[in-house]
Amino acid sequence: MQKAAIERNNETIAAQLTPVGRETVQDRVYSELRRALIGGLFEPSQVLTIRGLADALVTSTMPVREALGRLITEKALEALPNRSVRVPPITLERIDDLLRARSLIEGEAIALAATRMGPRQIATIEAMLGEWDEMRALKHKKDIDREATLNQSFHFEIYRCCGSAVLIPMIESLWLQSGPCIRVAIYAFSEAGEVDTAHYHRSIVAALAKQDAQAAREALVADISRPFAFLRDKLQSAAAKDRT
Amino acid sequence: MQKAAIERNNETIAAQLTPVGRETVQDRVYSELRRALIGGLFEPSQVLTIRGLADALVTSTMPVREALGRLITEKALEALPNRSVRVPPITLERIDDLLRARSLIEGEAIALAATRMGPRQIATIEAMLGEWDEMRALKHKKDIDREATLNQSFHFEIYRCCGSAVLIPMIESLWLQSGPCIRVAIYAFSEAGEVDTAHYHRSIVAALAKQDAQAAREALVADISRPFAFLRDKLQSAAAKDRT
DNA sequence: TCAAAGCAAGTGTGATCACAAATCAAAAAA
DNA sequence: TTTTTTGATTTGTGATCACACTTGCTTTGA
Repeated sequence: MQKAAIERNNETIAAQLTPVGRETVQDRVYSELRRALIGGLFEPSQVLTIRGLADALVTSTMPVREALGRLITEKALEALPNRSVRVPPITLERIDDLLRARSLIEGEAIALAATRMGPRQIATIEAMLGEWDEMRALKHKKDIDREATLNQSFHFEIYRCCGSAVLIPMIESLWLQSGPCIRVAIYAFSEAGEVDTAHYHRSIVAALAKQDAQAAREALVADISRPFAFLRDKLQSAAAKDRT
Repeated sequence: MQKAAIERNNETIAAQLTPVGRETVQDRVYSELRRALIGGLFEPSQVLTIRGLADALVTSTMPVREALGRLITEKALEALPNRSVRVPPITLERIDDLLRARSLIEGEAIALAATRMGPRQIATIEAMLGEWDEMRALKHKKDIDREATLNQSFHFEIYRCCGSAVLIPMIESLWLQSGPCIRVAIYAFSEAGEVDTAHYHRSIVAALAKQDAQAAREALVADISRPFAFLRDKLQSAAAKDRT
């Protein structure tokens, strides 16, 4: 009966090894497409083909078609009656609709998080704030991708603290849907002399540190409203010019 | 140049024919599984196999696996590390989580709908109320499925009026997730001498008729809270008995 | 010159097969 | 009797093929 010894030995080994995971090809394709979508690598109204993506990702069509199907059900992509799939086009109604939903749900999530975040979590997002400043000090132009990634990490680090396994996937779905839209705005921001984006994040952190749920919610809504409002104006003026 | 004549002839034909549609097998499988899930035909923690479902639905595995993938991404099903898929088990946290999310989002949807529903729409849901009474007067026992369906139609008829293409899919996802849970409660209700379910719906209709968004929201929350609260008590007492 | 028909390339969908991993049951060892 | 091992069956995953539909272009006819 050396079962205990064997068990102990296995545990020792397990402690040294890092899990290799068993991610399927489909999962990798799905993650990659998600990343591309949130990052705004695809343009609104762009049509995607299964074989095209399969070639680009160097796999067969099978994992791609399943990943596309999943993205369609969460409204990150759109199935046309022709059976082809495209990233949803931007419309004024859709912008307002997305902003309202995001304010509602992400606002609730941050309000919940405000009462649950400990000093440990606050420190984490404060560190991200510092990283942000650091990056902007260097003034790299092409760090727009990195900036977007950092922004995403900042928000989801907070949302993860809300303790709701139901809300978080919904928020992810909303980011997926608004990704292609807001990327347009982000680019425009970057060109038009960036307003102090970090300012909004700072007030979010301040509210969370005080455990002030209402203030956190308002600061968050102000933060996410900005690119949507910008995009809205841009679309409206474009429509006005179109009419002339 | 008899183009106009031909055109007119085609229109005449078109008026007589009903569109045949071009629904794929995958779509049918998906709809069928959705129906089963919302209707509570699957039990929580039940494991589903691709080939098993394919046999039951009399198709090949291909449409089933894609439908399952879609249901997993909207959290209606759960992918185990073993790669097998099951309907998510019920836990106390999950019940509270689902109720909170549903109150938040469906509450917002009905508040929006309250300002947008015309007399036409009000009449529609009032008619459903009547249908409900009629059904209960007959006192059929096995009409529990029909009752659930009617309940679903009632709610979504309202939600459709909220004018948000983003909120509605989220609500559908939430119903999908809570379907297997609340079915347990519904059955128990039906046995334990049904409380006046219709009463809650009547107060919803009354609030909507007055365009009172806040009252509508509160009435709705009261309505959907009921089965969740019931299920919560049941689970807690079961856990208490388990401890002894 | 222009519109309709016809053809060819491309695309999504479903079926089937091969393979690896998981599961379960019976047999062997302790 | 209990535990381990072994082997057979089941299951998910990915690849490939066949088919039907769409799309875009060319050709034909008025």
